[in-house]
Amino acid sequence: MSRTTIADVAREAGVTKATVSHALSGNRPISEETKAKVLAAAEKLNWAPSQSARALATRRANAVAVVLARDPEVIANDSFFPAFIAGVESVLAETETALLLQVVSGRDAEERAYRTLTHGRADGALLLDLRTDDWRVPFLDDLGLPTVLVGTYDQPTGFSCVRTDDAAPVREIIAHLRAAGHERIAHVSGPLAYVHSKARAAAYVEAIGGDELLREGDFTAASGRTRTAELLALPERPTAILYSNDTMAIAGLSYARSQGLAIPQDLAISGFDDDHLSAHLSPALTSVSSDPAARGRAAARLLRADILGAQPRTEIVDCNVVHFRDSTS
Amino acid sequence: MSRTTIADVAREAGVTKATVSHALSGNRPISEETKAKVLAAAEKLNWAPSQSARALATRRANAVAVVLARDPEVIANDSFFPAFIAGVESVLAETETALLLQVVSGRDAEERAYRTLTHGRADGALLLDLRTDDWRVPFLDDLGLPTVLVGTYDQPTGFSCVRTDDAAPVREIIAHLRAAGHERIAHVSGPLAYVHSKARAAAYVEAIGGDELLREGDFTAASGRTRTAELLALPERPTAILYSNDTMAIAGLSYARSQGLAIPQDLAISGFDDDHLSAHLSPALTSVSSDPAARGRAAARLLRADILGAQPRTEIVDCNVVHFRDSTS
DNA sequence: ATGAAAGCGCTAACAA
DNA sequence: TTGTTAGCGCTTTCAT
Repeated sequence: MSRTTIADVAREAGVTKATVSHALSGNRPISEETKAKVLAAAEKLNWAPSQSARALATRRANAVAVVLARDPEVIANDSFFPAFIAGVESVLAETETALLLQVVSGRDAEERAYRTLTHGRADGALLLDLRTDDWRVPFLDDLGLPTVLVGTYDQPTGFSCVRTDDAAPVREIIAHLRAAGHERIAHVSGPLAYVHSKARAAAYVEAIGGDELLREGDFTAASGRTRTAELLALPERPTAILYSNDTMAIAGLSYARSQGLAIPQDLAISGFDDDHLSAHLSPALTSVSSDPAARGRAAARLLRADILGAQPRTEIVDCNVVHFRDSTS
Repeated sequence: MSRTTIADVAREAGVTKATVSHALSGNRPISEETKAKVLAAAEKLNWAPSQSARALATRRANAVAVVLARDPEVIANDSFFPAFIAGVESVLAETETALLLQVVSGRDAEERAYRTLTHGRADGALLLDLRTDDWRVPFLDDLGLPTVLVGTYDQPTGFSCVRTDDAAPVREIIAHLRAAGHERIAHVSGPLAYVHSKARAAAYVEAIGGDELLREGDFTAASGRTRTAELLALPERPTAILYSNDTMAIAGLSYARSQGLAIPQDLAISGFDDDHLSAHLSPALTSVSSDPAARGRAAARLLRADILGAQPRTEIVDCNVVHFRDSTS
């Protein structure tokens, strides 16, 4: 690898290591002439600074981490994550910051992961899949690791936060369904331990005025099917179901059809997250897109600012758009 | 953060830094007694070795990288990637190796990314989305960065490789369709620059004996729709279409229906990669699952071995399974 | 505007 | 089995 070091470049350019360092970082005035010499030498020797040496000297890893504590199945089900990461990356790339990804299972593993990160691996972290009373929030606060919360967190924290309004699209869909004459509207939520699931469910309950037709799913197709079956077995079955993700919605749609119901005539269905396939189904699925890449970009920018010592801020990325498609009309 | 260093722990335990280091790494015999003292001191001071200092001293970053050169849209479309990463992680976690993710666009950016990685950021890389005559293969060879190729590469290289047999499932689907009486079977491929797309297309051409009904798509829904429209407009339209991913298959299915065709009676359709939604569509989509997590695990293991200096090996992970569902029967 | 030298926190010879 | 001593390759005071 990089067998050539800054010393080689310094020698080649006829200057000292300090000059080479500053010529590249711009941390102090350098004459155009020597700067050119240094750059030429670096180019000639094909040299680039060693990230690990730099990290040690500056006490900065130039890397941030995303720790994912999810079941493998849920990871594969998720259309949010890849696009989110792409957004994060696009911002990190500007400052040559690396993205560390860690998939862990179990609280112990997750704690260990954060501990290791803190010790010279990463300068900050992005926290996804927030839960109510999430232990990670105080834990990371304790560690002193700059962190950005992605998702609406319901308690005061000293962390920066990227929020979206999960309630608005729920209200919008319900209003739409009501206008179309629906009176028994059900909701299959995600795990209520997640703040975003909870926020959507709460918006539903408030709009409907009750939770009689609320069922808790877990974002998997299996739960979409089961909860739908329960709802359809009710004496007075719902005429519309609003799901908290597309996977459950499609599983539900599929089940309803198997029971002889026509979509949307007998049962209107809407999803959430707007999976890339949803617009192409028959009927096309009504869903809510949320521009995960934009949220990724916002989160990365906030984290960068935090690392540089800025005051924590909450940024609202309001990019939820309801796409009304055939499954609700 | 880690304001406490190995020196503090050494003092606390009444030994030297070297002893502390070895007590943790096990790199030389340590008496149980001192080892216990060291561990206790480390625990008490809540100390863990700094990864950046360690990286500098050992010339090993304890990290491997995945560089993704893809359009954002294709990333979001892809059901392979998240599961693959989860598999990679499960193996890396065993050795506390971090995963660096880099999403780049453009060859320049990708070259820069690899250069930076080589300079103390990562010990190795996983190469995805291989293309025929991929410039990255000789480039990485040049850089001397241990690399594992994920996907069937068609040229001899000095790199380890995780292969799958893309041809077998194609043959199996075609045989199945023929047995059901289909004679005009079409194929909508992915970009033929990708080795896996090409391998599938080649298997198709060989089984069919011609490429009259072969169309090149790009894995997006839009291309699935367009290519399908072309095929259905043919004087003698195909009675079955085999797509190289599920996104295109579903877009095609949707289009065919809009033209009044019944699936599978008028047109049989099969996909590839078995998106998590595919089994839940109506009709359920015939597709090929490929256990991305298993491939991720294999790739990570090979890379680890490479980094430790093992001979490059090619491992065949044969996990392609065709799921025949309603869309083909 | 540049040079000299002291670390950053760890590992790894080399000794004992 | 343990201690001593150099580095790893960079950044960053402090001088000049």
